[in-house]
Amino acid sequence: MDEINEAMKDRGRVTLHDVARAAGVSKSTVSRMLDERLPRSDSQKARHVRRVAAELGYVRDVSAASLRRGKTGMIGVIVPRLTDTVMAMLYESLAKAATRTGHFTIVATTDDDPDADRRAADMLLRRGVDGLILSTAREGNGFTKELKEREVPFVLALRHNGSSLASVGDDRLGGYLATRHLIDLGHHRIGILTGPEYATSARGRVEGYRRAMEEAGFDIDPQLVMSSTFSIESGAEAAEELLRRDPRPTAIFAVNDNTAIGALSAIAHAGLSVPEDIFLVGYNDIPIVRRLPVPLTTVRVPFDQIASAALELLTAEDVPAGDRIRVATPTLIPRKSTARPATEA
Amino acid sequence: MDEINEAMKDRGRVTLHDVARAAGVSKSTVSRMLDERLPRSDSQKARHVRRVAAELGYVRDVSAASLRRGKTGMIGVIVPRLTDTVMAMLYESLAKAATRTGHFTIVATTDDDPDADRRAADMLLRRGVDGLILSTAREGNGFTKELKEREVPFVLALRHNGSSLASVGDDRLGGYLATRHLIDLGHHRIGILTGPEYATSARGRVEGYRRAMEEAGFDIDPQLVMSSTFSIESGAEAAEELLRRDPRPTAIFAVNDNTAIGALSAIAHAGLSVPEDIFLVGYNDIPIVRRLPVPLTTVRVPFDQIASAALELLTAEDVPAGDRIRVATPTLIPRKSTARPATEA
DNA sequence: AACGGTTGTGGGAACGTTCCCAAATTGCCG
DNA sequence: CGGCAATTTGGGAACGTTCCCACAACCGTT
Repeated sequence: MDEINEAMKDRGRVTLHDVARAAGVSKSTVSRMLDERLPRSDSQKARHVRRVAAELGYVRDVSAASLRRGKTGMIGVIVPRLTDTVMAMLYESLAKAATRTGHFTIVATTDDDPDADRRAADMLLRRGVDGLILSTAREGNGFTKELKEREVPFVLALRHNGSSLASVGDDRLGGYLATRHLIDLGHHRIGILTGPEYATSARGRVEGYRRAMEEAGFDIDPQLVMSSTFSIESGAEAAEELLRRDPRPTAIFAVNDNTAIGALSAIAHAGLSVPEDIFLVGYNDIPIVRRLPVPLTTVRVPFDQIASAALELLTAEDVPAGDRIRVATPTLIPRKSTARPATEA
Repeated sequence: MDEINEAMKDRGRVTLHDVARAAGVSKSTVSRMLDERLPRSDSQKARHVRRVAAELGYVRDVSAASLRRGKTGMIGVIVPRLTDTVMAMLYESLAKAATRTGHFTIVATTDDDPDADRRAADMLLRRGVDGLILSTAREGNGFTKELKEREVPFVLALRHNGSSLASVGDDRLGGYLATRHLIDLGHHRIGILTGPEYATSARGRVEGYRRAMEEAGFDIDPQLVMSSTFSIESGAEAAEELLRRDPRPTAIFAVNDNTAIGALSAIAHAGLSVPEDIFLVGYNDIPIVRRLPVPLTTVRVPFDQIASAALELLTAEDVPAGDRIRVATPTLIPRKSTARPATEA
């Protein structure tokens, strides 16, 4: 009777102590047997303890463990927004990669407000994250410096700032591949929607464009280089401008799929069509673009790989100076938006 | 010397105890003064303690607080994927709403694997969430029943199962509005891409469609009712089928924007165009659809409102029987995909 | 001035873990 | 088979908070 009440009153909460009693060992021993960080012992007793724990349905109380260990196993991710599919892809990859190392990611968004970076970081830090992965970092607003001073471990993802740990795609190569693809198809009047100046990713892609153009011996008409943000709106506006050039570009490289979708809209409004009148290339290969009425040629970025590398850097003891920026290789995915129109039979 | 070392060795961790000492009160008092759940006192002492805490840069250790309080203030959200913009919008709204009530959301994805529901819930529960918000629940796989048995507080979002707490949009109304809009524009041969059978949201929209058609006195041609999933692919396939009907529908209502985008692709492949040959309506108003070459008419869902209601339900002490399903009202957003082509001047 | 009633305070025991330490057990070698 | 090292074990003190409880201080009323 008493034992039943004893067992009932905690209503489902099985603690280390319960497991210890049931298994006939001390709670220290149970704690050790179930410690996932220690090399897993296969001794008689270890197996027994694990079985008892499983039978009782024991689950470690993370709050208690975190309190004692001084770490939570949580990693904070800061992105501008999740409704940007690129960021959603990055986050999903990070979440997956974190699971593999026994971590868990939590996310905060900043909505492009530069001050929100600090607020988001504070919020995540208050929640006890062991480190941060940032995809918002603008250069030169002192945010990363501040983090360094506070000794918060962090890694940049998809962009870098020259000094912090970072896991990025090879944007220069990607930009080169995209542009080279257009050049190989016979274009030389190639417009570019550059994306925002503050993002190293966008700048790298533009550099790739320049390199490809120079390599092919084409002058770059400054009128064909249109700055933009990463948004659809901005892509539409910038492309509209581009289409007013005379002569008009015969191809456009947008450094982001969203921008490309905006460009698509502007092209349609101008009464032109892709690929008949103009070729178009995007960047990132978000799921939607392969399913547009005219599937979009784009550059695929290995988000899984970038995520894994970011986590490795974050959890590594110390990183050799030469290995502070991990670079993953992108791939060109040719689709109909850069396909020579079939000649009618 | 000793005091300095004393202060240094904890390296930046300011505890309640430190604040108490600095303010000359007990840690119990400090704890009370800083307890955000209690009515905020404006006494002399309370202000003093708060100032001292702020000066010292005290931040509560959530692990310790959670351990003692028995709750973490975290709410788990389960969605199929964040790369589906609808889910990203829902999650962002939930995160925002949670912040307002001092909560914090963490998310897990299931990738449409029905078993992943359980795994995701377990993962979140192990992390100590106080409750769950589910957007994946298929009817009749016992998952919600299981949660109820385990006495886990949870609320469904965007779909319902008839018995659990739920916060949804008025899908029937939305479906009705979309269809009625097409009818008012003179259509009566209206095809529908129904979305998956297991989602009550999709079914509600189809019911709205039926009601509008019946109300207008039109027979529903079963050949024009095409089932699909919520994916772009599936929308393309289903729409392709729909376009083979004879006579062809003059308008299509896709119960999801992604499906509509797929339909757009199929329509283009068939050599037809929107809105000249066929009108098209989507659902959800994800950001991209207003910026497509032909902006898409769609039904806007008040995600913020749905999120707030979901959180209210989750945190409410007990919910009166009549209030277990909160329903938010959607709005039709007419755009060019259902605009009568301008007659040439 | 004495009294019940409110309000505010500090001491200290939890919460469930981890981890230090000392003690006990095992294994190994001569 | 004794003795020393290596391994395994359990006791118990943290980790930083909350919250119960007992007590003090203050209020307005009789």
